Amino acid sequence: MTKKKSKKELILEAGLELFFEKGFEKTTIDDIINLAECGKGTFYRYFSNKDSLLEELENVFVTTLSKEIQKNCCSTMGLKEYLTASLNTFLSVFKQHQRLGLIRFEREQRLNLEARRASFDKVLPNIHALRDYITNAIKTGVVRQVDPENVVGMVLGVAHFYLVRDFKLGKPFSPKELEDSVDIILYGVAKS
Amino acid sequence: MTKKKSKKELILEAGLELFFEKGFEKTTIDDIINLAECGKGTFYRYFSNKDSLLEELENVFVTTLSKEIQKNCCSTMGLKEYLTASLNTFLSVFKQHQRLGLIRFEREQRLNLEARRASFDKVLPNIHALRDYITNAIKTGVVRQVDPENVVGMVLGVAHFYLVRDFKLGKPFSPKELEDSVDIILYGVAKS
Amino acid sequence: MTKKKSKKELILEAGLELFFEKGFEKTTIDDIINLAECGKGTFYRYFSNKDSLLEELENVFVTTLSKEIQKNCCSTMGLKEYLTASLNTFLSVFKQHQRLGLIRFEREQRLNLEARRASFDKVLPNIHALRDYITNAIKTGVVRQVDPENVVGMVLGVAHFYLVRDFKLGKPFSPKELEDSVDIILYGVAKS
Amino acid sequence: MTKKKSKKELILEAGLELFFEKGFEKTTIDDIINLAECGKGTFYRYFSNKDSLLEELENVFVTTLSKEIQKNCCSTMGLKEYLTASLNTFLSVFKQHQRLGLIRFEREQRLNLEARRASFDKVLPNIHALRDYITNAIKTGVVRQVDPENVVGMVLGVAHFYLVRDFKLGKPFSPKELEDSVDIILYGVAKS
DNA sequence: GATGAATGAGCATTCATTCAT
DNA sequence: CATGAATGAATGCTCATTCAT
Repeated sequence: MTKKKSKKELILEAGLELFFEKGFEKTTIDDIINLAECGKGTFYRYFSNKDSLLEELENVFVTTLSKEIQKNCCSTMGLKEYLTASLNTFLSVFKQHQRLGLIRFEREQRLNLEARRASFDKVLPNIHALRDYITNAIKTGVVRQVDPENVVGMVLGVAHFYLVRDFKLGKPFSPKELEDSVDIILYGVAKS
Repeated sequence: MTKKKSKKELILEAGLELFFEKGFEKTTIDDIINLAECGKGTFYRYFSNKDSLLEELENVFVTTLSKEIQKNCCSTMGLKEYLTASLNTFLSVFKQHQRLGLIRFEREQRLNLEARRASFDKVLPNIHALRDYITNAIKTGVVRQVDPENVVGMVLGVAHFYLVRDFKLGKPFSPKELEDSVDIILYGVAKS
Repeated sequence: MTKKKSKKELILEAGLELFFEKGFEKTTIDDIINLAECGKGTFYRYFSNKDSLLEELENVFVTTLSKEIQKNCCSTMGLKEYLTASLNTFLSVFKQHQRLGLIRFEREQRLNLEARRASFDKVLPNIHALRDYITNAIKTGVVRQVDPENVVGMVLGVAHFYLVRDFKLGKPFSPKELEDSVDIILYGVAKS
Repeated sequence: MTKKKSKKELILEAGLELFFEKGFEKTTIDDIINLAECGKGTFYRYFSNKDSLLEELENVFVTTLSKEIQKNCCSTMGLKEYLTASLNTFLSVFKQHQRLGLIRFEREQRLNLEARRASFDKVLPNIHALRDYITNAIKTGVVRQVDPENVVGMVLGVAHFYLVRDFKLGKPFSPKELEDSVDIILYGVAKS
């Protein structure tokens, strides 16, 4: 029993597809309604303008990321386990919603300076969970005295690198690589 | 003796300023010639179109990055020294040319899938230098058996994180933070 | 026992209100059904299109004017009395239906040249009554040899002036002013 | 040596023609540029939008009216002479610029209540000259004790009537009619 | 070299109208 | 009777680009 998709859903899907494929600016309303197979009026029934379609798409993304972090990264996990879970979650959600993640980034670039900074706040809560874990791990002596933000930066940076590499060079990250990355964060690269 | 700037220079400067401030798409030729205080015809004397102005701006950036890497990161340096130099160079060039760095990224998003991938190649040589160094360091036993690409990713990721944080939250990276980051990459976060 | 207004009445009222407030062209069907609190289909049940709603509103106005002229301006009245009654009736009906009167005018402007001229005929009968009275008054020697049309023009002109002044400057006409106007039409402004 | 009309002049002429012929709302930018034989960009080079074209057309009208009143109606004229001159000027300027006069009126109807009232001020100065003359004529005993505004209203009213009649019924006013109208204003219609 | 008037393809958005429920 | 989702033709406006001076 496949429920017939609503016009709004079709438009959301078409927007995601096209913004990703052609970029936000280069995507026209005509492109969208052609792909969604609906009239132009229908688009404006559900979205007040092109920007608001993007906004709705973005919200889906941020919400998903938030949920997954809460589901996968539990503060009672061990250090290695937690780092792996964090990295995994970031990577899988971004990968799964790869388009949205990248569209988000692009959108920020389109905004003016002021607005760009403001928009950063949406993702911050997801980062805080990781920082809090590390801070606590330092207190309990599991992690040595380092700046927690530094660690957060490293995890995010690694995630970002893998995603870009996957996207640009078509070379996806392997579980082995993830494991190795966590290993490096934990024990460093220097031969003891 | 202040040399009077040529019209072309004025246009390049105006383009950099405006692409950064308003984004490439939202910047009009009129915006540019108003800021550069020249006629519309003059713009088209020096640049065949808006894209080619951006391209010229980009080339300046890539060239600078390349030169700086060659100048600062010498393969005879020690591991810690080399990692620090790499990170430093990435950060300082991006920071110095922050606008261009970010405009570059945006531009890629504007391109279609195909073109986006192609454009990645321009930065690659700069990354290869770092990878080659690590590969060699593994051979000489200074670095333990890890995937060199993993290390490259970590360095780039860290650089990226600091730049975004600086840009978005206005919190610049300190020398201490750089040192700590290298320290983590070398020895990890885990309490031995 | 307040009769619940029918949907059609609600739409007519909303149309009058909005055409006057925003102008015919700027009023949308959505505006109307929102104010009338009914569905879009309901509008089209009672009116075949936006124009026909205006037409129906107009008819109410012309009918009212006609009735009032017949009621108030009797051909057996004396000259002064008749002129006063005519002026009064024009002013009160237009004032009472001020919105419709003004909407009428606007609508004519919207029509093309051809249609505009045709629409004039609707009001003509009301003017004719006055002209006939004057013509007759000349015959009976009450009025001196003047062009009756000239007199009609003067009465209409005065009415028009007061209405516009009231509408634009918020300065309504007083009974004294009406009396004075009739006095001038009867005896002129020159000091005898 | 016929000077070639500038594009802007062509657009102004086309606008006047079309606003009059089809009404402001029904006239499209495409209509205008087709008639003016220029590109759409050219329209927007000279006028920021459709409204501003109308505004410019209006200004020409008000300016002309002002100039003509000053030229033709001198406060040293006798009463009959002045009234005739006033009426003549109103009628000839409106007739000459008939389209603009009527477009002005229409425009006001398009505006919302607030704006409509404000726009009235533009014509007022032209009316004041007449009022001042009458006020003075009462002081000098040439005109009997009447409300000057009443007289102004009558003159404007008569002018309005003749214009509408000309426009709607294609029956233009004759010099004889003008003379008669002034005669009525001076001496009234009643048989003494 | 330098200029800016002229251009028109392209786009977002509006809104009267239809029709299935 | 009543509704409102769906429609798409129509329109105002933008802006990169050309070219005559």
